Amino acid sequence: MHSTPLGFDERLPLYQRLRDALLERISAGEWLPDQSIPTEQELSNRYNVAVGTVRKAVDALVGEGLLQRVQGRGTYVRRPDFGGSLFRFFRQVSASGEVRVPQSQILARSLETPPTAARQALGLGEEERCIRLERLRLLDGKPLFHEQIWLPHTRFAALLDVDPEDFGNLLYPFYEAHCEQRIASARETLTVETASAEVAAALGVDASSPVVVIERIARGYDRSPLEYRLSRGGAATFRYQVEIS
Amino acid sequence: MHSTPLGFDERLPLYQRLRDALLERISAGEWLPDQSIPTEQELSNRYNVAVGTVRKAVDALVGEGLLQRVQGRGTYVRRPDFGGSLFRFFRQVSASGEVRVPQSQILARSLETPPTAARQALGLGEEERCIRLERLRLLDGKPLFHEQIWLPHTRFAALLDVDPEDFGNLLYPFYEAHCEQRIASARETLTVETASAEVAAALGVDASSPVVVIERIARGYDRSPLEYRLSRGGAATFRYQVEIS
DNA sequence: CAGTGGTCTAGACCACTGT
DNA sequence: CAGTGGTCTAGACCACTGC
Repeated sequence: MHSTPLGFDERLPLYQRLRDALLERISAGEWLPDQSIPTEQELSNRYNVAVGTVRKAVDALVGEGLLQRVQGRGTYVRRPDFGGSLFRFFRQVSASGEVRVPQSQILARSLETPPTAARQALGLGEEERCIRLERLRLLDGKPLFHEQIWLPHTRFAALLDVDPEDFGNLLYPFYEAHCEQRIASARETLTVETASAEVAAALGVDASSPVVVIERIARGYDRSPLEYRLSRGGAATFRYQVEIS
Repeated sequence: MHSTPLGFDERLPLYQRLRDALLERISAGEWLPDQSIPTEQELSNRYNVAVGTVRKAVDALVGEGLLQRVQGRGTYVRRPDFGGSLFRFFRQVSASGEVRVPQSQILARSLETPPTAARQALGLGEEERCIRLERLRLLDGKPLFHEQIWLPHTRFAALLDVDPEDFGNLLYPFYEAHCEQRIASARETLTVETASAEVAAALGVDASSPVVVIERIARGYDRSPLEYRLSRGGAATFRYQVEIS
């Protein structure tokens, strides 16, 4: 039975180094989303640490939302759900309160030089090009928000071969299926502006009425930026809540 | 040496019941903010559980932000800082990035029947009255946001005896000093509206320009609502960021 | 130096899942 | 039933704090 040494910084506690080692293997795609990782017992043997230490390392990753324990079955790589996303807070006026995925309508797709904000967010060079998507998201036929999306051409070239009609309502499973790019986390930034004529028309609101802008930078498991997205929706339907302490 | 029994629900794990017991003592004011709680050893003896179990209970409360460990010194009741509050995201255009507390200016104070939203948020009866404060918060003399605050008269009567000039920039230490009411947590809800004439004048923005409204319900350690607050600031200076995964 | 929390181990028993 | 994670215990040693 081999025992894999935990390299990294010797000064860090064991469970931290183990956590890093596990994260490494998730990032590398060795364990894919929805798959189970080895038993605590196995990991304990493999890395030659006590089960309690394995538990603490796994606890850390569970806390970070990367793993998920299931009593009696095992520990799984969690497929990130973006339920906490700011998008969720556009009031989808359904009285029932159930979560409904809005429909998508691709308005445009092109290969072009990205604007500076997108280029910097994605960490691209001056010369690199992006696939740009423009889409409208609707609920019950009514426009909810308007999106512009930039993706590095190098990673997402395969998207150019797909008929825009065939893009699903959810893009991330789509990226995974066609481009083997898996989104693990994101940062969203909320601001407010007044609607431009174009956006007002797309959303069906008055020109120069307030609009909520959500800028999203989505990253892979190795934290490299994969997608830059700008979404705009009518401010009247937006309501966001936080707990603080 | 006595051992205090952990009542509560027998079905819950020990560390959960211990966590509840500790929370009880914090809520009751037995251990005040910035004070240290007993040693893990002491708690282990007192409640007749292993130190590891005490650690897990304390870990839970640390995770909830109620306790704070200090290596080599002890574990302390944390004074909640509202650094995560939405207020923080009104861009205080200081290039340096340091946190600056805006100045406060009390515009009005009165004893009155609260509006329905405030009454319901505070869980008051139809007949109960509130102390209402209106204040302006400024940075470098420029208005940042406008606030209306409702406090149950029964708990905060002492505030009526204080000269409005003597209200500090921070209200919560003030509540604690004069009314023995300690704020432990809060819920904030963000919406966007267009400025009324009054608000526009107070903030120095154009009438009907977009305004961010933050509604806050602040609670004590026993989670009973203590304060209802409505704050409004110009949307142009607002920028909020979240991490999701 | 004594006392605190931080790390790590080892092992017992329980509760739940799937077969 | 065997196998998984969940709880709980007991004790060793370390790192940091304050006197």
